[in-house]
Amino acid sequence: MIAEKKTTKSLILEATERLVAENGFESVSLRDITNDAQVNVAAVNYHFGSKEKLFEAIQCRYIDPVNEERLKMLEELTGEGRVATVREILEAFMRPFLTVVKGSEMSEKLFFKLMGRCVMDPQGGLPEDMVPGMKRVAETFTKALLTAAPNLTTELVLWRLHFTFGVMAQTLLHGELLYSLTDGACGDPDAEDQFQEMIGFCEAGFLAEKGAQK
Amino acid sequence: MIAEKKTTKSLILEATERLVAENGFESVSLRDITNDAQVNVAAVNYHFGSKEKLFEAIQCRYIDPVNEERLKMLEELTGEGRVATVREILEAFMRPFLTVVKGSEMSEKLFFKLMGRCVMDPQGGLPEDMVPGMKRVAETFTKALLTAAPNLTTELVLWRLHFTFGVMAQTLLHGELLYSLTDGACGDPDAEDQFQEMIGFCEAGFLAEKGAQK
DNA sequence: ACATGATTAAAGCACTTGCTTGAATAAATC
DNA sequence: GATTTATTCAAGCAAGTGCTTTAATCATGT
Repeated sequence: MIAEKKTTKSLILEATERLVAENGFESVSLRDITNDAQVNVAAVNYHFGSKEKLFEAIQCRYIDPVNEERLKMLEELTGEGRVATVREILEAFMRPFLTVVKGSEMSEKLFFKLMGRCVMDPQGGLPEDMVPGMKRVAETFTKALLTAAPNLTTELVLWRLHFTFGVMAQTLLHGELLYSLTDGACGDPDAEDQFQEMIGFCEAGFLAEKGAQK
Repeated sequence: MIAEKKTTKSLILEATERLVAENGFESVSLRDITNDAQVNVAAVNYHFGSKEKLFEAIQCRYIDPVNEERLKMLEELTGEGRVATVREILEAFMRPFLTVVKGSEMSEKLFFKLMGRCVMDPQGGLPEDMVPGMKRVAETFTKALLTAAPNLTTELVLWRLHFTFGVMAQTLLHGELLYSLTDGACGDPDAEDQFQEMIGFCEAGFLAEKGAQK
């Protein structure tokens, strides 16, 4: 569990998560946060040091667990000489979003949006102390994918992982946009369905030949 | 050609494009713009009415031509009963970014970032008068893709188009991030190569069976 | 040369920004 | 109960925000 008691600090974190998920990092002010959390303005600087550090805390709070879960799932797939499929590896890459949100108190919709913000608008780049973790994930998954699809080159895997990131971020952030843009014609699949579609799409992309001429 | 004379109005537009591409809509202030453009603050409100309308102008300035070019390319592919492949349709969807940037004075890198911003952080949603155009593109391409891949359902095509958007936005916006995160291991392919990889990835995703179980 | 409308410029307005201050309060330690 | 220590509060500061106002400048046609 991540949030238990309604301390001032946790009130600030929760309000920030809500506001950032809905409006993005750049549009949320200290007053927005402290009003929403029913807390004094000075409390943010007292507990977090600065607005920027508060935002870094927000970014680490769920992404770190997601990355841990990713590595754990991957280890279970590939440890002790086991061989994993591309699909299984992609699942290890994406499913942690679903499992971590279950352990939090946030609604799925809000959590996904917040994660999308972290991936797409990381306030002034990724927080410095998240970079090693992200690199580790990228490297470990790249290696696993290269083993699972030995016909691919490292560069190709990196690019396709990058594309996969895009699919994920878009789905996390803008699930609603598609709904409104198509007047609901896209249906209203639940998170697990969307998740399977995402994986299916990216799996096929990964298994394609280079350049994939028709 | 889009920009010819160094009028105050065009200076403002160019400075705004540069700053927004680099920093995102939310972080750019009127003073940032007018300092960079070497014009008076009041000029923005005189020529555009408000900051918001300036941003709308920025968003329309290249996306409208991109959407026109998309429809034109698609029409050439599917007009008069011709039958197009999924790959050709996806190319009609994406290549306009490459052709429109060639006709502008902006560098590729800046243009792609700006387009990424427009897609990912559209300042307070899409400008109202762009929505019909976007809907038209979505509908036309959905229809074409359904014809090219008759085994897919409308919902599936919409979702996969959505995923394709994500791949595109991520590549436009964060090409550099991948480079730095992998210490250059992703190589440094030119725009056309990246473009072919993007299309290959999305084509394979589109051609996958629903859910794409291994 | 003059008048007309379009454009630019300097100053400022009301408001918001992140952050700090110094006093008041609550909690913990002795 | 007294004394630290941790936390909360109201107030305010300097800088920045979008935008307006009023006067000056420019280009134009007569």
